[in-house]
Amino acid sequence: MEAAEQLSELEKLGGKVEEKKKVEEKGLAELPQPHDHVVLRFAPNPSGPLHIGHARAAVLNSEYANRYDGKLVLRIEDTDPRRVHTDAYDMIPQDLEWMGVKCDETFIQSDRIPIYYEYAEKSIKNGAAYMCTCEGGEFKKLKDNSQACPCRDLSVEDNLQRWEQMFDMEEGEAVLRIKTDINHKNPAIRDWVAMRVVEAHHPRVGDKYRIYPMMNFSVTIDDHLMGITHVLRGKDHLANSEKQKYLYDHMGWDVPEFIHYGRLKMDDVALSTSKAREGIEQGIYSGWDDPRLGTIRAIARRGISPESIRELMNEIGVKIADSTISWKKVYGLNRNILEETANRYFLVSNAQKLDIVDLPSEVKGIVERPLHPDFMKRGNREIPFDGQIYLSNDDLHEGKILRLMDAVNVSVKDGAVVYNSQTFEEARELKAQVVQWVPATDSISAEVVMPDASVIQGYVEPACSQLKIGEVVQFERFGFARVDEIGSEGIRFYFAHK
RNA sequence: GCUCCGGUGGUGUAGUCCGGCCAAUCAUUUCGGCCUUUCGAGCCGAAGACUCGGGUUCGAAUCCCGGCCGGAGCACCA
Repeated sequence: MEAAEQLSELEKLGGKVEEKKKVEEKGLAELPQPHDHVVLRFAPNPSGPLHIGHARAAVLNSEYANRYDGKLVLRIEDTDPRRVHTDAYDMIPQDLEWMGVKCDETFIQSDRIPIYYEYAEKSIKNGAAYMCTCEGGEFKKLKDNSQACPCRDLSVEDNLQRWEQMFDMEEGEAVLRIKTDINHKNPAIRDWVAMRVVEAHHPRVGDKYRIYPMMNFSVTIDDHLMGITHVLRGKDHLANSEKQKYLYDHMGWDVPEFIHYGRLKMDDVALSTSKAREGIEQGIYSGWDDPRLGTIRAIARRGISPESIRELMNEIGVKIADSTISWKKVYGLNRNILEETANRYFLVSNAQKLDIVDLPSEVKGIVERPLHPDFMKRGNREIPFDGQIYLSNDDLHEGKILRLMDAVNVSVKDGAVVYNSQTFEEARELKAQVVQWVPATDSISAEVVMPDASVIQGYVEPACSQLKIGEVVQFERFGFARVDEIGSEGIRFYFAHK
């Protein structure tokens, strides 16, 4: 029986149809338990500039903060002195600004060490934590067998005393542990480390401290103190979320909603921040914004718009399954934006200087061509045409007829170009290929840095002298490119995509 | 190895909780055609997916079991 028949049959018998499921709103999924005052945070560690993976966390947090009219906190997590790179403290806010991510407050964890000490002491006093002086390997052995170490049963007084002593201990001598469940089926969750001695110079707070909190400890304390209601993090933090719940429980605090998303890969770029840093130091990459890197600044330099990145992240959302972003997707989204904003110009790459043979003088003059074919109101560019031009070798095929856009038709003969006719109608009849050109005299020398860092040389039309750095243009038949640098010798562009 | 988690077109997503309106959404992509003095855009059309095998059920992308594949974690990093 068909579903419809069944339905009518059911109705005849007096049964009732089940209620419809609630209709979800399109786009980004709703947060679980959306309170009136959601507070989210973006909490990177300062290892370098932000990359595409950070963009997901940053954008999504920001989107949710906007949607619920909540708050977004930026917290820089620099509690491992050995993994701090000072350049990151400035680069992170810059990258966020570019993405349009606005943070209501900013905290740096190395400013908050005394707070963590205070809570370390509190957790000892309420029996949540204990000082452990076991050797690491020894502890692991016990832990893996669900065995408590001897330190676990020491009194609060003893632990307090050992905590005081810790300030004079050497690295590795003792740690503060949070009690969880020694029988927890996942050994990774059992009695995790909260504080440890680090004898290293902290690039930001120097040698002021010798005891630093572990990420799980400082994060929990801060998330609570800062009133974070929803924690968006990668699924690599799945076990950490579970560890942290024990501390919330010990302290009697409300546990925020944890939301874990999967890993994000970018096809082609698989470079970690540390690998990128190495490459930069070795001179393989020109810098953090080398077009081959997956950093936000590299993407920005290539003329990818922040809007398209935001759109992309919204579309990907917070699924826990991993996803691979293709550049094609990014380009597609970006093209939708650039298509309207970018003005059109001529670029001739692989240029050949030519003097059109037998050109009648009456066809010479100023050629006008719209800045944007769909927005004529923007006006025209003016291109002087006197018969001396650059054409791309890629277009010069012996025997072919070319239509120089808005100028004349020429035939390619023996490596030279000969005047053929003037009108576009004639070009059409001749099935001429329509090509862009630039004048030989006033054109500006240009180079275009491609996504693989190779460089294409060429010339752009004189009107490009009006361009400003950061502007993205479309070179007809060539693709979109961003103005990167304007020098006395010429202009450098970064290629975005077709 | 242990613990946990995933698997919808080339890619990204919706749908999975609460089985039927799903011969599966949208975007990007690719391919045709039209249009266009850009190889861009636009318009029209098309292509392309529920990991596999069992089970439950009148009915399974959706529930159950198993396999396969993939991922994460198993630090005195974050």
